Amino acid sequence: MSLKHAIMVLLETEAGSGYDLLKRFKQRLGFFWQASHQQIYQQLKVMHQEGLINCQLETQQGRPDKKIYEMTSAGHQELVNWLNQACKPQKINDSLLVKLYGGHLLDKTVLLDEIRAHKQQHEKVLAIMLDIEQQYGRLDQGERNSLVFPFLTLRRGILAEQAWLAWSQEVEEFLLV
Amino acid sequence: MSLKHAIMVLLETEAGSGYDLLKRFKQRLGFFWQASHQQIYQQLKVMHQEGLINCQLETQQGRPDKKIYEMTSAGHQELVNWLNQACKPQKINDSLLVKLYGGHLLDKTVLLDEIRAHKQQHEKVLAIMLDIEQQYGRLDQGERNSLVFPFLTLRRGILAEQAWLAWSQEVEEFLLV
DNA sequence: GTATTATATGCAATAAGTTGCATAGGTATT
DNA sequence: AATACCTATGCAACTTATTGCATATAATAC
Repeated sequence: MSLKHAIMVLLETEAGSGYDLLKRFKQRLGFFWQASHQQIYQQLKVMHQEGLINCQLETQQGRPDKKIYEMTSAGHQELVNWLNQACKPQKINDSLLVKLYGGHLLDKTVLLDEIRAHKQQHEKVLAIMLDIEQQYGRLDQGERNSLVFPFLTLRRGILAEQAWLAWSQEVEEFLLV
Repeated sequence: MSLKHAIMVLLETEAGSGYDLLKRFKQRLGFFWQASHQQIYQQLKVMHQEGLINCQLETQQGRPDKKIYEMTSAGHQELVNWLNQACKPQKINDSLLVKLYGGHLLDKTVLLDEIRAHKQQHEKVLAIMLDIEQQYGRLDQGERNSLVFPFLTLRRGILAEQAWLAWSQEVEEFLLV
């Protein structure tokens, strides 16, 4: 299981609460790792029991109290071990392609709508990514250096979105003939 | 859940056993839908109970008996309903990118090895796909027409693999500097 | 001869993920 | 004044997927 390790990658640089992690997931790993709040809170509980992370209660006024989690050395060790192991190939389960595979059972216009919605979604995400890439370009050398790895993952996102768009285009053209 | 629907897409054109379906998954949907034999057998059992498919026992000599499943009209209806509904966005959980995000915690050579293995894997898959594309090109018009939808999914595979390769190249070059 | 792959199905236990519900004050918008 | 979103956490039930085991014959490769 790697949700555990994804959490640790995010906790490693800075301690935080479940809610913080939820936001970090959305902002930083959201393009290639998705986790719901229930999943995160459950995992944090388990990881705490396993001694991978520590927990301190932070009481707040006017807001709900926080549980701030931070890595333990055991957690750090486990993370480094995981990072050093080859990761197994990504599991892909893409229902759009299953649907398209059975496209002969469907009205062409329905398919076309679906493909167009799909294309729009990817255009939107690509625009966001390109914007982040621009921001990265405007940083000074030192900042860029500290963000190279996140930047490389962003590049993956951009190339992946562009590939989706190119394909959507092909399919759309085919469906219009 | 869509394993159910993926199975129905494969059963719709031709009845078959769990074992047949396992092979069809590997050959036809394997690039974008992965399912283990346990998953398939369990689902078939459930789908049979739900009346989406019928089952006939085929006794064999020298080989284990088969259970041949075929779509019922209820199953067909359910499949068409599903196909007509917009599918929810694909969930991506890619541990390689999580690892790369935390790349500062790792030795560069370890990362480089991982990226190279990743690249090789995608080169291999791309070669297979390009080969299938060639075969498709050599078919006559009628056959090509009956396979356009599978062909479009193959195109997706090809573009996706090429995107992975372009990215791997970028990352490799970066790691070598 | 031996080892592997292919054929064919399945159970049981565990792990992981989803869905729905629940709480509760603060801030911002209309 | 009402609505919606943000902060912050969690339980419980359910569904889905994984891992490990189990069986048994035939064909093919080395």
